[in-house]
Amino acid sequence: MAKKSAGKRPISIAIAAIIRRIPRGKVSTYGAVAEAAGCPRNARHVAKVLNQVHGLPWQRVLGSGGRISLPGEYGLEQRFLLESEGVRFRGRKADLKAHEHHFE
DNA sequence: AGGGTGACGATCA
DNA sequence: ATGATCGCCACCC
Repeated sequence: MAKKSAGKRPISIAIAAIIRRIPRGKVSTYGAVAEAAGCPRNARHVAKVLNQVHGLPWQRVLGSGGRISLPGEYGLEQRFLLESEGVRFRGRKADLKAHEHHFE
């Protein structure tokens, strides 16, 4: 019998797909990615996916308001990478007004 | 089946 | 502004 070919689709897959759509020089937030992926109250899961799925533009996902959530050296790396892409920061926050990506 | 996890978010002091 | 606390929820073992 034909089972559903894909079996169950963990939200993680949708989340990873969403993150892959963020173009260079743009950023998004955990909450926005979660919402675009269909689980609006699960921003925390986005973080987990970023940690487990390799090959994603991880540096383009920020905390609410454009804050860097990743602690320690990785946080510094993230900021460096983003600024290299042209993302401007204001204090500790990225300028979402100018660089937030809007998923269609 | 149940409990722990997590790069969160909103709220409060 | 910053730091602590609480609520949320799919996923993993």
